[in-house]
Amino acid sequence: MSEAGPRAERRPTRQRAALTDELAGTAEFRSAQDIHASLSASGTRVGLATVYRNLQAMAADGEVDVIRTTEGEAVYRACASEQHHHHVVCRGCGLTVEVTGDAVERWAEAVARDHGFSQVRHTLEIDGLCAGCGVRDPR
Amino acid sequence: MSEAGPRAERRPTRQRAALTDELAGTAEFRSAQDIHASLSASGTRVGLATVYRNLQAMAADGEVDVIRTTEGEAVYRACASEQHHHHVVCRGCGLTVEVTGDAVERWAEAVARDHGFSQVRHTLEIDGLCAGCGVRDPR
DNA sequence: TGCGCAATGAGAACCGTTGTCAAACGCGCG
DNA sequence: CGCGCGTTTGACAACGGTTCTCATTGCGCA
Repeated sequence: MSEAGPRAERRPTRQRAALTDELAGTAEFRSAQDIHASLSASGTRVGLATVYRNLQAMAADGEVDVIRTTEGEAVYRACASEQHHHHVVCRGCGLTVEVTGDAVERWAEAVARDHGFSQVRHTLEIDGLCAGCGVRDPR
Repeated sequence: MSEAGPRAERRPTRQRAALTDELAGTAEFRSAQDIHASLSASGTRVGLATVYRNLQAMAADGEVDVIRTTEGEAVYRACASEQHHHHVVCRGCGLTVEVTGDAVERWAEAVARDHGFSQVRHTLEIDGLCAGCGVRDPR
């Protein structure tokens, strides 16, 4: 499956550093555009294309997590843990919690193999309303 | 969990019927564009916007499954089963198998609640190489 | 300090998807 | 059986996120 791959030595640049800092500053998933806007706002001029490029590269190297919102937009976040994990995201405020679940990992693997699949991967995202949001928005 | 909603009576039309037939004809996930092209090819003239609209409506009513490819494109497929389920998709040929896993459902629910979340939903997709594809493409 | 090449930036290009709005059509009614 | 109304359609413009292009910048190394 070739992921979390060869940390091809990327040349350190001011832009990449700024991006890393920005990501380190928040715990929530953010879109590339959002991150770019945030950087610009704080006076750090970085091209949008650069943000996308770096984000992709970092994601490929496993430095950041990427998930797709239901609308198809990609959102990124610095990994809190190196190991494989999943997220529980609040639909109301974006609060994110990382969770691991060996049971699930094994289950997915087993189910896939039962059907003759190999090189198994999986994506699992859980979302709901966090304690705070759940009270008011019974959407 | 508030999905598979109110089958608001939709007016039967030639286009919708064609779309349903087309979906019934294949077992794999296909993009709206692909389906549209296929219909056009078989002489059935249907507007692209109509395909999108109906696909969305059907998805909202739980008549079809929708998942996002890693590239962010939405792909649809007629549900084989009415109940909640997940998919194991072959990265090589697109072969899809539906699976259910109560254990996982419960796990996701439990984990989310442990963190104070309510109104929990989840998405879980598994992919790998099916028996046929796994042999040759060790990619 | 000078070079070579990766990285960057600005903007155009892409592409899937959604919105617009007039025309077409299904349906219930008279 | 024809009519009118409201839904659905279709062609196409508009959108929004992401990627590409290509000239310019600036690391890293000799």
